[in-house]
Amino acid sequence: MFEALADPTRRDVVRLLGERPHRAGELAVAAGASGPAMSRHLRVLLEAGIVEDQRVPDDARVRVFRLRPDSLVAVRAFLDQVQADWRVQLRSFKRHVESREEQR
Amino acid sequence: MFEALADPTRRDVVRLLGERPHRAGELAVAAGASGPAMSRHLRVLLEAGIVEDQRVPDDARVRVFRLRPDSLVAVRAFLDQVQADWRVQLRSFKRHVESREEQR
DNA sequence: ACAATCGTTAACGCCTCTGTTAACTATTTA
DNA sequence: TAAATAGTTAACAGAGGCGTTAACGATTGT
Repeated sequence: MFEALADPTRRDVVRLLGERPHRAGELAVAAGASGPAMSRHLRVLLEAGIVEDQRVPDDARVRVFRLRPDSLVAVRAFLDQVQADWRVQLRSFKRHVESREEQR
Repeated sequence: MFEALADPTRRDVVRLLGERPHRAGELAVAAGASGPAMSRHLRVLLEAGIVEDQRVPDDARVRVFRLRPDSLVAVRAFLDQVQADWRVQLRSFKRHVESREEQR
C-alpha cells in the first residue's frame, strides 16, 4: 500500500487515473517512463489493489487501467488513526498544563 | 513523505508517537528494532518533517521524539486530490450513461 | 577518575527496487 | 501471409535501502 505509493512514477499514475482511465501506453508517455518500466509499475499497483485493468472489446491488444478509489481507504485510515490519537494526546497535555496552573 | 512512510518500522514509530512522545530507546524496543536501526529511521522521519526531537533538560543524553501532525497534510492532500478527481470522473461517466439511455 | 548509560556514526554485506535492451506473445491491418 | 502495433517478460547492471557489529562521543553516576 504505502510501498506501492512510495514511487513517484506510480503516484503520477494514480493521479492520472484519478482523472480518467488510461491505456498502458498512454500512462507510459504521460509519466515519462518506458514501456517495460510502466508495465512493472502497473503490476505493482494491480497487486496492491490500487488499480484494475480491463481489455477493450474492440482491440484485444490494449489494456485500459482504472483506479479503484476505495483501495485508498487503508492509507486514509492510517492517517485518521494517528491524528485521532494525537488529539487525545493533546487533550491530556492540556489537562496537565491546566492542573499545574491551578497549583499556583 | 510517502517514501518515509513506506517502511513498516517507521509507520510503527509514527503510530507510537501519535499516542505520546517517546524516547529513542523506547521506540527501538517497542518497534522491535536495534538501536542503530532506529536511529536511522528517526533521521529519515526527521528529514521528512514528520517528527521533531528535543533533548530533555534533566538528562541531556536522552532525546525525546514527538509527532508533527501537521506534516501529514501532504499525504492527505494527495488522497484528497485523487479522490476529488475521481468524483468528477464518476459524474461525467454518469452523464455519459444517461445520455445513452436517452437515445433509446 | 572510572564505569555505565543513551544514542549516533562507520563500515560492511545483503537484498530489493528500478531502468534498459532485447526478445517474445497476441492481435490487428495491409 | 507479412508487417505493424500493444504490451509483457527475461536478463542484466546500477543504486539505494536496511540490518548488524563495532567503535565512538557525550553525559551521568559512583
